[in-house]
Amino acid sequence: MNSKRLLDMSTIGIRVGSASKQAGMDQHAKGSKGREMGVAATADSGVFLACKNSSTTGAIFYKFVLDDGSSGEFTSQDSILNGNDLSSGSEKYPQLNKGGYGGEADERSSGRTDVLNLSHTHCLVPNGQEGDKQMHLEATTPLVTGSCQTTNGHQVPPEEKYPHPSSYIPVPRRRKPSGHADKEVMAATVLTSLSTSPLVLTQTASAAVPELASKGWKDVLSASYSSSTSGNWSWDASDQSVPSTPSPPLSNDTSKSYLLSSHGDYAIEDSSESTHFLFEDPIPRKRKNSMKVMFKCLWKNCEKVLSTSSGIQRHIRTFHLGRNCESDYSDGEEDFYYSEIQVNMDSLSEGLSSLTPTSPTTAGPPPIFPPVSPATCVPHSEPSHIVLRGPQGRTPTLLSQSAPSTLCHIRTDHAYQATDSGSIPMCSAQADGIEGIGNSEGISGSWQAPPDILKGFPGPLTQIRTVSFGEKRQPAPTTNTTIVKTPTSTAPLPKPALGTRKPRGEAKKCRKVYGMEKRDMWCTACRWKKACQRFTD
DNA sequence: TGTGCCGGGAC
DNA sequence: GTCCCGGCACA
Repeated sequence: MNSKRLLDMSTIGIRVGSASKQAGMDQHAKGSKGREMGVAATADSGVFLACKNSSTTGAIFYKFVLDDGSSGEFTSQDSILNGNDLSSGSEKYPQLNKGGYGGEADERSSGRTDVLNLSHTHCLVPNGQEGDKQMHLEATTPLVTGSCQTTNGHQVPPEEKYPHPSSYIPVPRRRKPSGHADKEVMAATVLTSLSTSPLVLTQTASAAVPELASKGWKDVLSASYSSSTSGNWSWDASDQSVPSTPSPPLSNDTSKSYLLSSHGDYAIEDSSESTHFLFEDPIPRKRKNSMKVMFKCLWKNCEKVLSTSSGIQRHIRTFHLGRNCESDYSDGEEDFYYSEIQVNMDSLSEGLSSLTPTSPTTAGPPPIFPPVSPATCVPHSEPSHIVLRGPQGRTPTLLSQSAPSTLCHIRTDHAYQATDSGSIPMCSAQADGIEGIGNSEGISGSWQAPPDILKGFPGPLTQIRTVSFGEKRQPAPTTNTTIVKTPTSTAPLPKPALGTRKPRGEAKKCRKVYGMEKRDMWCTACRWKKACQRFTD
């Protein structure tokens, strides 16, 4: 009972422990006006329940089927609420406010309909079956009551019938419930267990949530997120509170285990989705302390940067010393031809992510930044730099063939540079052979860092910008040819790069065109002292 | 010195 | 996100 959540659902079927029926029902029935949907309990076995709200009557209808096959249904207007004080639930049962269930939700919910005006149907069917994962019911849809046949023989009026699969709960019927009290207990218990079911939460969140209720649900769900140890949290990624403490995908959480064991393929699929979510976070988050030591080749006209010392040594041996790259023999000479540099991987990733259609922070192998062949645009003295070598350092990969166009194509996405078409050469020197960062030694990942970037330290490598051919750029420093291994600790931080600045455009800008007196006529960028968007070069 | 605009702060 | 401005580099 440590996690009580309001759930965004109008129809739910689930098994709950019979042991908790009575308690759950008490809580539900006595203290939950407007909160009928969320009573906590453990999910063991015993009853399936479907609950729906009626948009026409405002009543909540519950249908349940016991393990023994008996079934029944009731509404919030009769059986479930009869004889109960519905207005003081939270006072009577303060525990209902724990875990963001009662209090917080109640503050947002002015009434029952806030919580229950839901429209999507969810029906979990254990034993590997699933009636209908997500069925959508319009708010105006007549009440769904499943078979509509209660154990009391009460036939739901035809207008309330709805032959929806979600109401189908395949449990054998063998025993009748003792009465309304039992029903209420079961219903509350079911709702309780639902609040702890990650699967339900997942389905709830991923389904088409009615606007009225989604916000409240999200809030409550996110508030109680930390109390759950597993689950597939795939709803709105903008909810920043959710990913803060992501749960391990392979938790031993009992409810998860239950779901995994009882839902078969669906559970597996769900698990994979969870993994997908956790490891393919659509929103790349900043990593802390992400400085990475890179190794830069100091050979003249070669500014290759590799992520590993062995890689740079191999590079030097292979391309500069003319030795067999596969040979591990080293006399230490190559140590003089490279230096260590520190690279802010965050900024580098950000910069490069804008150059590639898919974010490098996504899951999968370490990011390999495709090289851009300088030969495709400008002559280059060392075409070998453009080859993305395989683990053996020899075989060019497909990336090396397809990357250049990609890299050049998306280079226009920067906000203030988007309109600056004149400064978007298809291959600038910055694209000079980025071959990979952060990859292991298995792949001889390397990237030819743009001189601007390397000169542009100490700052993070966010200066991956468009540079036009006509831009004045700092000539390659002759110190690069110095055969000196520069320790990182003693290497003086170079001044911010000169020439990284965007070249001043030839066209008149808003200031010149309109003058200071007509500043309101300037483009926004000019007003903000940004690169003019109106008069681009 | 005027201008363009980057980087960063305030909101 | 918008809005503003300090400060730098360039003409």
